Amino acid sequence: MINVTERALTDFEQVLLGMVVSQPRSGYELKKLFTVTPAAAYRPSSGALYPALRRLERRGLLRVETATSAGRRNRRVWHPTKDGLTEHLSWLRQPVQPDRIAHELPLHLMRFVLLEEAAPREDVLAFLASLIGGLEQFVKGMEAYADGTGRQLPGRHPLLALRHGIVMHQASLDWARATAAELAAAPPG
Amino acid sequence: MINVTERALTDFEQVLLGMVVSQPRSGYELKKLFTVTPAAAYRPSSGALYPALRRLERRGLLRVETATSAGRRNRRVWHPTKDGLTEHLSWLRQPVQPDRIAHELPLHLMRFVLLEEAAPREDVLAFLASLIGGLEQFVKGMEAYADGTGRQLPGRHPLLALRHGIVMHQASLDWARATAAELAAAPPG
DNA sequence: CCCCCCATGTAACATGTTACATGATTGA
DNA sequence: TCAATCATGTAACATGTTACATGGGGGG
Repeated sequence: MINVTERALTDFEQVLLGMVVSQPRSGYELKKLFTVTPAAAYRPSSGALYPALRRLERRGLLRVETATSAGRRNRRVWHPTKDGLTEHLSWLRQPVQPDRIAHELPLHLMRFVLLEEAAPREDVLAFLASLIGGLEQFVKGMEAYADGTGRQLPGRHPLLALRHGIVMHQASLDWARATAAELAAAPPG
Repeated sequence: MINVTERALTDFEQVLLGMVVSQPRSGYELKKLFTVTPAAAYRPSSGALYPALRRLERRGLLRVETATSAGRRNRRVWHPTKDGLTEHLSWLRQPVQPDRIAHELPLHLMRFVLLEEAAPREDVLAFLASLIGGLEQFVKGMEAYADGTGRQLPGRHPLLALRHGIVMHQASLDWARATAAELAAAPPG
């Protein structure tokens, strides 16, 4: 909608945009946000972060305000534009693609976190339902492959590795079901 | 050892090298290998694959033989050199780094598969022991964070997402323990 | 005849990492 | 004074994706 001729935003750009939507922040704050959690999956370098923010600005999804504060170097605080908010909400609402679930699971968890503040509970439950469906399909597909073609694989390790994928995603599925039940039952935040 | 001044091989290059060590193959065969498994995590493009093979050749880790076959376009079949084999074995034996485990788990599973043919059982068990130790540390660290700092996170979703990471890696840990026990007990392949 | 599979590769482009540059303030 | 933290950024370089080029063979 926003601009059809432009390429799609990268995952990293979508996450940055979401963090700014959740709260206006400077590049430095964003950088630290990735560092906080133990074993943060990705810590963007300056050379990745600052150009990405500029790209989002050039597309009209972010705007920047220079914040002066006594005795400090100026911070450049990024805010979402109306188009930025629209784009982010559209990304948050995209259904889970079952065939990409192994690759995108960390991203889906990021979406789950960002959904809490940006969208109503019904969107959160719709997301979890989509995630549950995708994981079910994925696990079933892996099990079918393991019981069929997988048994012809040479040696023992390939099948054992396949089982690893199954048990991990089964654990993810269990989590998603329990979480959906919990959120559906809990009083609204 | 092989050449200190060169950069370290990328993960992708290590995996390619390992696949060639396991059996000499052409670029096209390697490309298909990534496609076989359901929901293959990564499918390299030609533009990634062929240059990577050339880089490995330039480093003296691979050599190529042109295989002619009646009525077919010539295939270029890659073989490991002595240095290539050494490098691969060294990679296979590297211990698991607990702080990178979330990021590198799929790679470790790849190593587990490649270890079966390339190294004796004691190396496989050493690898699994290292993986188990890393996962234990990782899970404990995540749990400590969740019970400490994590409780101060705003909203419910961040903590729920943290729990997702914990249950997934706990499932991985369970798998590693069961697999180590199974392989230690089973007759040698 | 056309399309698909085999099989290898290049060119343009976007993005990422590493390392460096810059500059102010706080605390030992 | 020196180091660390705050804070933003660039330059060189390597790598990846997308799309295209090339060319032979088999099947409908």
